[in-house]
Amino acid sequence: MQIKAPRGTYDILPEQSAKWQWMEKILKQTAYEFGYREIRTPIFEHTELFERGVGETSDIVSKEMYTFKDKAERSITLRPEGTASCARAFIEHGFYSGLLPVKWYYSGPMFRYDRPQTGRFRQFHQFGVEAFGSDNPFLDAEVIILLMEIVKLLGVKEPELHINSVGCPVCRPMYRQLLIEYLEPIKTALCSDCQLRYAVNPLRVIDCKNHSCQAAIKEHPLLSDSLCPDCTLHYQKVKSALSANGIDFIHDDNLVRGLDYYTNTAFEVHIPGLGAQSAVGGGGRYNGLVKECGGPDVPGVGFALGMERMLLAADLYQDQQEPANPVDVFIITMESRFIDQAMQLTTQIRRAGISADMDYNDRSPRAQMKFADKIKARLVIMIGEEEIEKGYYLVRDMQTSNQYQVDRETLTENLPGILLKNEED
RNA sequence: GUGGGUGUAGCUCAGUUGGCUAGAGCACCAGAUUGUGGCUCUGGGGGCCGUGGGUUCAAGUCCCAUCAUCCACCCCA
Repeated sequence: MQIKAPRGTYDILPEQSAKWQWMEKILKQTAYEFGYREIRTPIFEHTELFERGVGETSDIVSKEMYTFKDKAERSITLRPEGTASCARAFIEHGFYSGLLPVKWYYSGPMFRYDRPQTGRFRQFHQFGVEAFGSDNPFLDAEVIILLMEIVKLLGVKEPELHINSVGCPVCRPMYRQLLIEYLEPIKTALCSDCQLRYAVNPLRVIDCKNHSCQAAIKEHPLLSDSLCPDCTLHYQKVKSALSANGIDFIHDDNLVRGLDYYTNTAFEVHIPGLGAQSAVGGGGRYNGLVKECGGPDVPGVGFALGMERMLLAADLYQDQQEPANPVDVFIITMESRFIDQAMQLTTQIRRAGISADMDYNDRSPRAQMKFADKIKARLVIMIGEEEIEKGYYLVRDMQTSNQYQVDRETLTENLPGILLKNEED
């Protein structure tokens, strides 16, 4: 049987990679402008990092990780997300005793053993930022503004920003208790998943998409009514900072992050029309994470965005110009015995910083022309007996079909000018 | 993990109630055009019909299994 890419993985072919490069450039440049610098962490880590950093009760850890034993029997896991690795690196290199906050961005493949679907893969790519070492609500706002700026620059017209506050270790347990008391009498009306959630992580019952559950809990107590004064103030400052910077948002009581080290701000960006997996990016504040991973009690905030989903979203608003990647110059030989000169000329042009290619399949001049046309070469240079003898090469502009005899000695230095003229046409 | 749809050429797909050597368009290669692309015409190469079993005189077509893929649930990015 033919070997195919494993389930949930795929190839990004050259035709597509131009689009990826376009997106990656915007991502990195925008994060850079916001003061974030790149960090590259390993693609696999000790399994324990994710168990502690993501949370053992989460779906990610309990059923979606690519975990294996290495040859020395260490339990290794292909990273399912990027935040835990950043927290680990932050602690490992002692950044907590240096200049704070530290602001990092990362980009790369993540792995989750999920069932593939529109916008969902087993190897997928995330871009994310993390800011460690400040509890200032304006930093929450900065992270959100950065995400929204990126979404806008990628051409997505109507993103929906949902935000909420999930409280802190002071007020959330109180709310949790309130919720348990509310759910207890009606728990038999909940779906089987929610009955499990009720026992393990009752906050997650709130964002169940099941209609009967939503109906059953319609009157549930709201987290926003139970926030302590500090958390209320923090949330208000985030919201007013967003408004002051022209960011629209929807307060969403049902947006929750159940784990203990998530605190205060939680947010998600949805793109209507993306299919079931409409969340293109999400994040929040995680003041308990660094401590959970074995470091000091340092706050943090960040987001991650799904690059595949982001490209899907950008495709919905296709006023982006398709990035073409033609070759500048194609060298043709009129007889195959001139291939030696063709290669030397190609090398010379490439060394001048101009993209150039030639025929390696011993094609007829006509077939070489066809080839040059198909790869959208802008100029063709022809080498034949007459050219060799008389010391010039024939340069053909493929758009206008004009041909020039250009002296062999000055050809390379004249090419940029000819290409520029070609661009103007 | 659960449910539904789909698997025929590199790609998009046709293929009748089971019946001759499995087709089209696009793409690729060559020629028409002996030193010149796009248009046109002619020819050519390409198929374990996803895989394995079964029913039948006969299976691309029917049945079962399996794998892959798509969509949804779940969850998340």
